[in-house]
Amino acid sequence: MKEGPDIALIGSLIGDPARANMLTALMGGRALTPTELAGHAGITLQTASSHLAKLEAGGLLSQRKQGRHRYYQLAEDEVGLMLENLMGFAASRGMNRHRPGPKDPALRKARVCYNHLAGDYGVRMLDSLIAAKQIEVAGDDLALTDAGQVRIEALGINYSSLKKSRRPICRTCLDWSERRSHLAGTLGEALLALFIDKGWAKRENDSRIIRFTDSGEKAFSNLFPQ
Amino acid sequence: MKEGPDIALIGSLIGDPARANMLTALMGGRALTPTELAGHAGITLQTASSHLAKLEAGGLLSQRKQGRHRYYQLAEDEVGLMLENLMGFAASRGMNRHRPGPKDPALRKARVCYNHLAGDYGVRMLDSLIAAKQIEVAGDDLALTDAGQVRIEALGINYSSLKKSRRPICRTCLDWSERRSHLAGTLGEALLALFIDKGWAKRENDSRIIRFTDSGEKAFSNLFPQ
DNA sequence: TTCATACTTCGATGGTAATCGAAGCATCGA
DNA sequence: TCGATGCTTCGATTACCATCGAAGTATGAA
Repeated sequence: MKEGPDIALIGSLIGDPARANMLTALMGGRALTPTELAGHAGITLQTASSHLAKLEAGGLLSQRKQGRHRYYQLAEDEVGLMLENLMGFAASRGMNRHRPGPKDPALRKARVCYNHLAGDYGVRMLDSLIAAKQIEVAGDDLALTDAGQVRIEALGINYSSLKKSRRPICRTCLDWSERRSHLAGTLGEALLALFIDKGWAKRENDSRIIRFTDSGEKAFSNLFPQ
Repeated sequence: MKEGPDIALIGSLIGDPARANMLTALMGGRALTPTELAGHAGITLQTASSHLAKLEAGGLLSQRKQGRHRYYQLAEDEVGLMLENLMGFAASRGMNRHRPGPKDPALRKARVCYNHLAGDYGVRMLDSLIAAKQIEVAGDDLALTDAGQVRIEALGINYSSLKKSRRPICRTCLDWSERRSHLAGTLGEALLALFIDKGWAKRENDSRIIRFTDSGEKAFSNLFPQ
């Protein structure tokens, strides 16, 4: 009939509340089992199973079997970015699943976005890297400079292993709480992993919140001055 | 139940094929009447009316009465950007409403995206402005430099009238055919209007395609060298 | 006033899809 | 081999909503 991409397909996948809840849960970056996801969505296992099959067929989720468990996760970085973008739009319209509670400030400060750091801290980190000319901006694309390469190696991140992946190293990702960009891509993922590895930050249970320790706060401020 | 924005609401609005078709038609930037939109969606006027009420209630569309006509259009720039983003995602997954036809090349070359220029020409224009340091990039934000301000005034665009609007002057918008950014915002709108005003380009009937005249092609290449 | 056009509202219908109980299949531990 | 756990498939039910005919409202033209 008409030319162009079909947005109705994706819309209908996201449009069901149960599926939307599962996708939001998976924005935490962890791979989850159908039983866990059913809990998040408030539905039975059977229903969840049928939803997950649809999301997988639609290319939004991927699956891997491990023993008698089945782990679902967002199929690609792009899916997470697309969802984050939708969340940003929804948030700007005041479409919230409930009124902001006490958890909210912590969520705005630092949280996981699929697999990298988001919230105030995520935005500050990217700003600082750009200010230090360790990351360069060109349109929507980001590029690691030579100085940046030296810098992350010094932090203990192996540059060549980042490069191996087909995914981009640096990438912008719009933040729904800050309405600014933060750093995604394999580097964004590696940096968050580093913070947690060093004991600077910790993921809160069953939540997207990231809590920095006192020493972690200091280290972060030193590494990424404002 | 959970914290965060509700994407299911928006998803369900976009998820209905009739509504998706109407939204896609409105991405052409023109305000359209319920009768016209019903035609685009292949439904009766009554059904279209109910869909339009829902889209308006959801904040995606706005409406203005003019005599016995009612004109619907995308409520804000942000709606167009969000839809364009979804289209980009859908296109990358090969979710198309039909196989690419003969119209496609022209659509990829130059088309309207809500109210500004998209496609190959749109991307080239932004790249050229950045290369000439007339637009500056900072994260996802764009800023007009002093040189850029002089430049657009020379083209006959009144800078202060652009500034009056609450909408941003420059803004990136992801292109689903090029997978790169082009220029949105009031300046993007003003530039497209300029091209059409000078007779360099013309909108094709009932389509998002923009056809450049021979002299328009030359003028465009001179203004925005690669 | 009268008729025509543009659109909305109401009401009834039908189809689709979300939901869950029950049964079936696979994996693991003993 | 047996039972337990995790998950899928099947089938039946239910609820929602897109759809359209018919009637109602508003604007404009004659």
